[in-house]
Amino acid sequence: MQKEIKKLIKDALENLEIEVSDIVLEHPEDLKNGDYSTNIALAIAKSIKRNPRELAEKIVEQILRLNVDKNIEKVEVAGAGFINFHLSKKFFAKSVEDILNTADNFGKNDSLSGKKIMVEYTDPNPFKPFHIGHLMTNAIGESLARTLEYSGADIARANYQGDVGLHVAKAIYGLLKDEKLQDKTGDHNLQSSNIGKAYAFGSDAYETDENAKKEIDEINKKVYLRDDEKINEIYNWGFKVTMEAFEDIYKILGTKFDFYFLESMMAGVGRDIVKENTGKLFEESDGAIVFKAEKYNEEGHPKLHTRVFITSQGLPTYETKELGLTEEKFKTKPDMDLSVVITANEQMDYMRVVAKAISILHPEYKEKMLHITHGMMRFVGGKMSSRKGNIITGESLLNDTRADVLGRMSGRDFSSEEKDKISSDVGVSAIKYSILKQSIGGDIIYDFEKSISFEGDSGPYLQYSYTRANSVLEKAQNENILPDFENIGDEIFEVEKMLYKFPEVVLRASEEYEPHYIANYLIEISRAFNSFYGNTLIVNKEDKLSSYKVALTYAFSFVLKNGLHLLGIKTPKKM
RNA sequence: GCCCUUGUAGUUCAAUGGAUAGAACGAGGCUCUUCUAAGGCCUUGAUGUAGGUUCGAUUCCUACCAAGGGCACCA
Repeated sequence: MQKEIKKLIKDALENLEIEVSDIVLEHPEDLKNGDYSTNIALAIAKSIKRNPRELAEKIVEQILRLNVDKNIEKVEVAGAGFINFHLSKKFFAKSVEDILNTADNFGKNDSLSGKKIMVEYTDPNPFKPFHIGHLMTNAIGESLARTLEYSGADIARANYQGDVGLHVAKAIYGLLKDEKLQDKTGDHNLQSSNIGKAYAFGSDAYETDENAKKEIDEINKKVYLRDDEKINEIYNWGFKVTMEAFEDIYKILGTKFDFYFLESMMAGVGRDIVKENTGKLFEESDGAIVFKAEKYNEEGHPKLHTRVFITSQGLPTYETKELGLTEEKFKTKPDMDLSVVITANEQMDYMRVVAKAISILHPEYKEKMLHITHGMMRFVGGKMSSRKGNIITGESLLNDTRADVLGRMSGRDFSSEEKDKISSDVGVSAIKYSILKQSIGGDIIYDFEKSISFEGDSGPYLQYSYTRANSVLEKAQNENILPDFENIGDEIFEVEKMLYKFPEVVLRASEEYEPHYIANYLIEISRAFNSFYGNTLIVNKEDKLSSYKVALTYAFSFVLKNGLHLLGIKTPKKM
């Protein structure tokens, strides 16, 4: 439709002997101003010395002369010289029919068709709890991965995990000090949570107890060298159960990773690269090997600074491991077009330095790396503790939220399995929506009560809208009212005016790596649908238009389902 | 000190350089003999400061103010 209208404007301008290269056509924010709008008269009025409003009138005159398209109902001049196009009921009915025919595929585009993209996200560390930041990165990463998939990309999901380092030694120290925490009788979640406690204990001891610090440093070396049988045994067990516990969380969240990269494997790869290039790209400084990135500062780009790649102790830093990781990723998928990494904002500056080093070593990777950063999650009230009094981890937030939803469903007539499943899906949706409803760069002020209040602007509101549509459709089936486009009537509902825009929203979210466009769109269209639902009896044998209204409901349910999928949110049929 | 991010209703967030700056929460009122009231309808309020570019700036540029993050052997 956009193309047709642009062509129409272009032809109209040609008739007036005006030439323009680019015509901007947009959806006005307010539906009163039509379905499409162009500012062309405003844009060119000055250069050809004409009054914009008069010029707009002339253009509309030409458009009306040319237009034989039944999809456009009305063209008018408004405001300072905007030309607004109102589409016809016929167009909207046709778009509803298209959605029904496309169904689960509605919203897809081929802008990234054939592109191979790896997205790395989540990155929790074995031996440490799955914290809020991991939850956040996961929600964003999964949504971006799905959105890029909708644009036709071939996505590989990757997870990068710190399987060595001080945090492991701290946990093992805690496990050695309190052997009860090594109890293996419970399931892996219980065992993993004990390891989390051991980590907290060791972490605290490291800060406050000089002897503990020495001991932990000693353990750290042994973990690295793998030369202590007892420690190896604890390590192998701890690694296994914490990784298994993460898998349970991924399952609840709806993520399935294709690749796992371990930090211990990257250290060697990265160190070889640094060593090979020392004296060239890297240089020695105070016993360490560093990259003086400020030498490569460019005008108009963020300023870079020096970073240590190999410490004076000879140990590779995070930067070196990241170097190795990038190398490994491209080795794993040699024909990869883009490697996306998602982390918190705090990693932005040194990732830029690392990216600079890589792009000098591998100019061919330069345009194939993308680092996306997000803000932090902060809690209203400042108390970072969950209901049980512990520090809020990603896991505790997830469990508390699910439990709350379950409580809310107490009066409902569902089996306990159904309740478990639904409360889990709704709880995940409450959290994910809170994260994805705003643009990803900024911090999120998380209000636990609000996220599960389910009013207005929330994931459960969207899911609830879906179940309502679903109930309508069930009833329609029972009464044998099938979608039909014979009688469409004259009235144009607000929800109709929004449905056909879904693919454009998906494309924009995909191009800008911003899932919140989808979240905002879904809220708006759900509101429009709920309003339609509240004011109209959809399934009604007495109503000639009922079949079309059922079709409209089907179209809405497809759009909502596909949109929620892109946010990584499940759509229960009932709740 | 330098660099990055962000400043919008009381609060939490929107707004490809466009029209009367949108929602939600909060507050107040109405609403189930209708397909799930976790809903709908109505009322109420904002662009940090000072300049600049533009027909037009919340958006772009400059300075200032404020918040968060980063700046060599942690990740």
